[in-house]
Order: sequence, then structure tokens, then C-alpha cells
Amino acid sequence: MTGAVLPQAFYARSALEVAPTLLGCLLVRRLAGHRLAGRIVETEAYLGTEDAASHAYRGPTPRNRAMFGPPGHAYVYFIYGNHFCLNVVTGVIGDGQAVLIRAIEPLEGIPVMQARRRRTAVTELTNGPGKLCQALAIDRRLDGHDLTLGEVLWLEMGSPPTEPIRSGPRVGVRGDEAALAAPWRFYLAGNRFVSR
DNA sequence: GTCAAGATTAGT
DNA sequence: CTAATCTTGACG
Repeated sequence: MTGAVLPQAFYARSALEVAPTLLGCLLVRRLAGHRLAGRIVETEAYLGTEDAASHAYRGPTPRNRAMFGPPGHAYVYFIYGNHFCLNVVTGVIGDGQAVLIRAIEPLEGIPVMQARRRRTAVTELTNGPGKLCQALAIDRRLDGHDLTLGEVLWLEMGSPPTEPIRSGPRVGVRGDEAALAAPWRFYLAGNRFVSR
């Protein structure tokens, strides 16, 4: 059903299954009475303690504790002194798996997003993990938030994407050779809101 | 306490 | 290509 809030069962699978399945789903933010929403066009899967590129690689810490919690919750972290990134936790408690939302196609509340990002052109509004968090006012306060409640921040079922799904190596990661080579980035081919 | 690195972005 | 910017986590 299009528009239905994604239930916990959706997230309770491997990040490698969830990441491509999220493409075409809606990311929705309720902010001061506005509904801000966009279609997910790019994701990356991060596994647990066996994935050298994952924040979960060295086990639980105060920062990544949400990753080891229940699926369907948000993991939001701060990076490079300026930016927040949004993940959805997948698998089962203790796995440390998550999917990074890297880009969305803005659909609803675009003027509000533009105001938050100093009138950025629509194509540059949410085509990156840090950019979409700024546009949707996602920060540390939403770390650990339950995305299945349908309040404040959640995901909804969308129409199946018309664009083909592509995959490739993850962007900007460090780690061993296996982590660098793993094709765990998923995106909609030809969509202009995919990051660059 | 100290320090290096970071799942990025904007600007030259 | 490089600077910005500051939190985190490892080490001691």
C-alpha cells in the first residue's frame, strides 16, 4: 500500500536486502506543521562487526549504540564538524547493521527545504547525506528515534521505481580491501537527485 | 589529557 | 584539489 508507514518487519532483514528495497520509498519529516517528503534514490548498506567500513566494526560505543538497538530506529551521527547523516537500523538487536540514506528526490515542502538550505537549487537540495539532513532538519536529537511510529520522522511505502536499480562501491569509505570493493551502494539509474 | 581521522560539502 | 570544523574513540 502506497503511503503506509514502513513497519518494523520491513527493517528486520539484512541491510543488503533493505538497502535496494528502500529505493522508491518516501522519507517523511513533520516539521512545525509542514510535511516535508522525498523519494529515496540512493542508499548504502553497512554491516556489523565484519564490515571494516562500518561504524559498528569495532563494536558498540556511545556514538553507534543505536545501530545495535532495534530495527526501524534511526542512527544519526555528526561528521566533519558540520554534517549529520541519517541511517535506518536493520536486522535484529545486536547486529549493528544499518542503511545510510544518501539522497532523496524532493517532493513535498520544497520551499521549506530551500529556506533551510539558503535557497539552494532544487537539484542540489537533497543530493547527499549531509544535505538531506540539513533540508529536513535532522540532527542528533533524532538519533535513536523510532521510525515506525509515523511521528516526526518516518518512512512510507512508495510506488515501485521506474528507473533500473544500479549498485557499486560505497562512497568515501575506509577499511580493508573487501570493504572498499563491496558493491553495497544502491541507486536509481539516471535519476538526477543521486549524489555526485 | 592528547591526537588523528572522519559514511561531507562548498569553494578555488 | 583543498579547507573548514569539531566530535569521537583509541591510547596511555
